[in-house]
Amino acid sequence: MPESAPQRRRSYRGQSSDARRAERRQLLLEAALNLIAEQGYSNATVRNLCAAAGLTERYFYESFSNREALLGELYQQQTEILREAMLSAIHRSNGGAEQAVRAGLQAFFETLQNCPSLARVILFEIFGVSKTMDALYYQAMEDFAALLGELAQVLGIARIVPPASDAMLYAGLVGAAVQMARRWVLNDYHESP
Amino acid sequence: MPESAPQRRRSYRGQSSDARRAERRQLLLEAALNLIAEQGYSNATVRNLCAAAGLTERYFYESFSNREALLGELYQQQTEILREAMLSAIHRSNGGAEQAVRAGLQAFFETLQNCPSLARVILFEIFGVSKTMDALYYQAMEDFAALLGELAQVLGIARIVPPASDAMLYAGLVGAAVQMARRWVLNDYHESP
DNA sequence: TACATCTGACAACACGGCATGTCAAAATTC
DNA sequence: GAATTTTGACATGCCGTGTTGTCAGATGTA
Repeated sequence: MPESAPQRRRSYRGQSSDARRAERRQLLLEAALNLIAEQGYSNATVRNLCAAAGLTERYFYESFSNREALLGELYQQQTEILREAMLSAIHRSNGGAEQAVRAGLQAFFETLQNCPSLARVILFEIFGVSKTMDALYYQAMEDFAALLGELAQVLGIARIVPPASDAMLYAGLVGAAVQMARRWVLNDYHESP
Repeated sequence: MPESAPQRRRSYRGQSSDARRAERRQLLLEAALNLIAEQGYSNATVRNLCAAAGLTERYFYESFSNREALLGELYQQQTEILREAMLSAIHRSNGGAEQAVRAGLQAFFETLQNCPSLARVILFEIFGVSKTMDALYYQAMEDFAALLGELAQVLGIARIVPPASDAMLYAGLVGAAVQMARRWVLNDYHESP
């Protein structure tokens, strides 16, 4: 019964074991963001990812159970950044409803412009990776649409149409914004909306 | 120099060589449409495609140089069907500008509803396959937006905003329609727009 | 110094895909 | 009937990927 594994964690380079793990994880996420943005998802293999992060393949499976898990985490991380930027801008705007919407949209486009890698991953590279990732994308679209709905309610924008089709309307608005953003990015950020 | 290949084409089952080739090609395209719609693009391997078409792999490369060529052709074929349906509906409508737009949109959604496979391929399965396919998709979006622009001009809808951002506006409209269509399909065609 | 853990480079394995090649049997023409 | 093309089933080569394993050496602790 050689089950005597003591498992004592040791500190290396002045950092605890957990800190090193977390650092490696973060390195992988950043490498994924840049690699996918520059070379597309198909080139973001486990080997390339680890090479870009300056790590070994073994460390990949230390932090993520598989390649999809990494991309999923990356996508949700980047989506959250965008959402936060928009929410923050909306809260900062202290005008009426129109001002709030304008502030949110401006934050949306500004973030995409300031973080081109974020834009590429969120707007382009996420598709067709797998059923799971696609589901994540459509969920994010729904979330943004729901956000829009809440916003409209809070701002007291009266709606005449029945609420059932409201969700469809908001989905359409989100789709419009996304498509315009895609066009904008593809045209090298000419002609801002 | 055994270059004496006579290359005489022979008729089989009452059909000429070219006719058989064309039929096999069509079989492959139809198989691809159904297979991709049902099992997704990733499952549409050359083997599965040929099996679904009831053909051998050798015949695949007789009609298409590779797998991507098949999908490209399929996408353009299906896009053309949708575009034709919309144009035809618009031409049939003999009312004003609003009536024309309504007719076009109705044809858009009706076609998607009547041809679920077309909808799946065009709206969902096309993404992330390759750079080439993505380019095809964005080109198609541009084409639809341009169509919208022409339509607006022909119908004499006066625009106040400068024409430079018109393209962006139309892109946004197309994006909205597409996103609404996606939502519609995902929700099993409830609540028509 | 002695020992345990951590690290990184790389090998090994299994799997699946694309693309091409082989070959006997069926169908057709002469 | 004989020759030849067409067909279909299958095999093969090659490559890339995900994932796990090996192992010597670096870096820490006692």
